[in-house]
Amino acid sequence: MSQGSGNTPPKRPLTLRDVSEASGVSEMTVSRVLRNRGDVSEATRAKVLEAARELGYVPNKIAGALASSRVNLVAVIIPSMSNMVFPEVMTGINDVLEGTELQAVVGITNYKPEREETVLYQMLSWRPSGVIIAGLEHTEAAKAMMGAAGIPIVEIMDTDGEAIDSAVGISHRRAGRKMAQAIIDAGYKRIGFLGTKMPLDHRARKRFEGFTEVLAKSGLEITDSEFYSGGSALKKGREMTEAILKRNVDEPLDFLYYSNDMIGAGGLMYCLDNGIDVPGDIGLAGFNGIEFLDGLPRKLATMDACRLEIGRAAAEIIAKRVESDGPAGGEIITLEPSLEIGDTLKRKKKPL
Amino acid sequence: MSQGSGNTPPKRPLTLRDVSEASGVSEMTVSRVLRNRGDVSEATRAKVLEAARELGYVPNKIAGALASSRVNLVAVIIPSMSNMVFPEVMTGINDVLEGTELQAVVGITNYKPEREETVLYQMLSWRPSGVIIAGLEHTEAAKAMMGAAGIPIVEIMDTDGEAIDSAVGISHRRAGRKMAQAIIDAGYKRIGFLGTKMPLDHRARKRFEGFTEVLAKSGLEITDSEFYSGGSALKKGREMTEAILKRNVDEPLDFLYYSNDMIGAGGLMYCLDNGIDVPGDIGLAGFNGIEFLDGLPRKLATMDACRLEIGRAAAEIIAKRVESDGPAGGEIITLEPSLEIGDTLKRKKKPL
DNA sequence: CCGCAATATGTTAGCGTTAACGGTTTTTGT
DNA sequence: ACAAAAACCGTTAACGCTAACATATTGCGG
Repeated sequence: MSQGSGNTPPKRPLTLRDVSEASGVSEMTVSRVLRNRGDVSEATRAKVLEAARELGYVPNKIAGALASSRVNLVAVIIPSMSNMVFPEVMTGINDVLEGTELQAVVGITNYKPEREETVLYQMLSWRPSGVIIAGLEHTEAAKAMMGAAGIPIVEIMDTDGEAIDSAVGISHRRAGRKMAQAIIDAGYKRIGFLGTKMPLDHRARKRFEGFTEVLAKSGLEITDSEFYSGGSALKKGREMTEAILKRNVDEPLDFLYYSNDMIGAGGLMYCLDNGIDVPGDIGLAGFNGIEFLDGLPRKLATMDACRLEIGRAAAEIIAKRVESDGPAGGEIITLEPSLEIGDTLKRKKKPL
Repeated sequence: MSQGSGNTPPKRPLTLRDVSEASGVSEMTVSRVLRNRGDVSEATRAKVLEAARELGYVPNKIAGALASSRVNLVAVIIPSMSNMVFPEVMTGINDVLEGTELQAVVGITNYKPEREETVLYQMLSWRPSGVIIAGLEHTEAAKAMMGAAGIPIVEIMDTDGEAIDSAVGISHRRAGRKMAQAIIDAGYKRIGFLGTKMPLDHRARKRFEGFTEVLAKSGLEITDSEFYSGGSALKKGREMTEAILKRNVDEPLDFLYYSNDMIGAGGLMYCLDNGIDVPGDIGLAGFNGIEFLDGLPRKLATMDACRLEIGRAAAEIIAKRVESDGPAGGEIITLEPSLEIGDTLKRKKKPL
C-alpha cells in the first residue's frame, strides 16, 4: 500500500515517460488518460492513474501548451491592487474563470502607460487566450500589439471611447453628468469637488468632465476644489474637507462631490464630528458604491461602478470566445451605474 | 519609414524564423539579440531589433521556457481577494517581483482546502519558479506536492506550525496573547469576542486561542461572543455590537475584541452613535492595522499584521533563491506585529 | 469464420525556443 | 607577422508534450 510521494524526492523532474514506464503503456496513452480525451479502456485508465498518483506526477502545461498551441491563460492588466475596486473586479473575473479551464495572470501598471506597455508585452509573450485590460487609453504600441495579437481583447471599466475589440464598463462621463443632475435637482448651488491628483486616471477625469458639463448647462460651475495623492483615503477625505470648508466660510459651499467613496466617507465623518448638518447644511456624494458605506452613520450618496459585474462580463466574453474559438468579436457592454441617493443628497433645508 | 504593425494582420503567428528571415541572420542570433545574451555585433543587433519591431514580433515564452526549462512564474495561492488583506500582500509581492524577471500568477481558494489542492495542482503544472501560499494548513496531498516540487515554497501569514520549506508571517497565537495581556493590563474584566464564523480560518482561530489562553492565566474568560459570516463587515460590526451589548445589560461588558478591524470599526461607530463612552465605558480592539483606521473619529486599537512586509519578504525569498538557483532553504521569518493602542484601549475610568 | 466497424493503443513528427558546441572571422600581444 | 584569444554567428539536438496518422484488437452480423 505505497502511499505516493513517500518515496525519495526525485532529482530529475518527472515526465510522461516516467508514468508511461511505470504503467507499461505508451506516453500517448498516458497523455490521453490524464486529459480524458480519446478512447482508453477502463483497465488501463486505472493503471495509469494509479501510477501517476504513485509517482506524484504533475503534467507539464508548458510542454502541453507548446504542443497543442492552446494556452489557457487570460492576461489581466490593471492599474493597482490597493484600492478595493480592482480586487473586486478580479473577484468577478475569477468567479467566472473558475468554471472553465482558464487561469488569470495579473499584471499591475501603477497607472503608468509605459509600464502598461511593458506588462502587456510580457503577458502577450505567454500567448494567452485573451486579455482583459483596464481602460481605453493605451500607448500606440500597446494598441498595435493588442490589435495584432489575434486574441479576444476586453477593455474594462470604461466605455467612453474607441475599443480595440470588446469592452465592458460604464460611461464615466454619463456617471458624472447623472450625479451633477441629481445635485442640481436637489437644489444645491455652491459645489466643491474633491478628488485625486492623478492626471492619468482617465476615468476620474471623464467623470469630472461630465459633471462640469451638466453644471455649466445650468449656469453653474465648481466653486472650489481640492486634490490629494497617496495616504489613507479616509483621512485625506477628512483633511481635504476641513480645508475646503475653512477656505469658504464667507460664502459657504452647500455640496461636496468626491471622486471616490473612501474620501467621501472621510468627509462625511468630518462633517458629523463637527456638528455640520448633512445634508441640511451641506450635501455629499462619492463614487463607487463600495460595500462598507452600508455601515456608516449616514449612508453616503454614491454611484455604483458595477465592478463585480464588469469582471464577470469580461471573463465571460473571453470564455465564450475561447470555447467557440471563433474570431467573432466587437462586443460592447455598457452597464448602467445606479445612483444611490443615500442620506446625504436629500433636498436641502428650505427656509420656511 | 514603415511604422511597424501597420501591415496586414498576420494570420500565422510570428516566430523567430520570421524575424530571422526578415533580418537575414539565423534564428539563434535573433534569440540572442532579443534576450541580450551572448555576443552579437552592434550592427546585427540593430538590424534584428528593427526587423522585430517592424513585424511586431513578440517572443514566445512558452517555447522559451520549455527549451531552457526556466519558467519565470511565481504561483501565489491565497484564500480570497475581497478583504483588503490579501490584495495588500499581493501589492508587496508585486513590488518586489517588478524588479525581477518573475511574474506572479494568482490562484484563489475561497478558504476551501480541496479547492486549494486543485489550484495548487494547476499552478504546479506550469512549473513555476516558486510558490507563495497562505497558511500552514494544507491537505496531505497538497503538502506532498509541494514537498516534491523541488522549488522554493513560502508559506505566508502564519508561523505557528510546521513549514514545508520557508515561511514568513506573524504568530497569530502570540498576537492574541499580546492583545489579551494589554487588555488585562488596562484593567478590563468582562470581555466580549466578536469574530467570523469560519472554522477554516486557522489564523483567526489561533488568535482566539492565544487570547483565551492568556485570559485564563489571569482567571478570566470570554464573557460572551458573537459570530457572523458574509455581508458588509462594517455593518455587521454594528449589528453584532448592538446584539452583544443588549444581551449583557445587567452585567455590562467592558471590552470588545474583534477578529478584524472592519467589524471593529463598525462596532466603534455603533458605540459613538449611541453615546457610549469609548474607552471609558467600554474598550475596543481589532486586528490587522488596516490603513483607513487613521480616518476614524477615534483610532481603534489594533495589531498590525505586517501584510505588505510579508508579501515583500516572501517574494524576496523566492527571488533570491531563483537567482542563486541554489536549493538552500528553510528560512523562517517571524515578523513582530506591533500593538497599536490607539484611542480605544486606554486604562478605563477608575471611580475616584 | 470473414470482413468491417468500433475500440484501444502505438508511432512519428513537430510546437518555437534555447543549450551546447563548432566554425569563422577579427583583435590582440609580442 | 603569427599564435592565441576574443568576438561573432551558425548547426544540431533537445525540452515534454500532443495532433495526426498508423496499427492492433475486439465484437458482431451474416
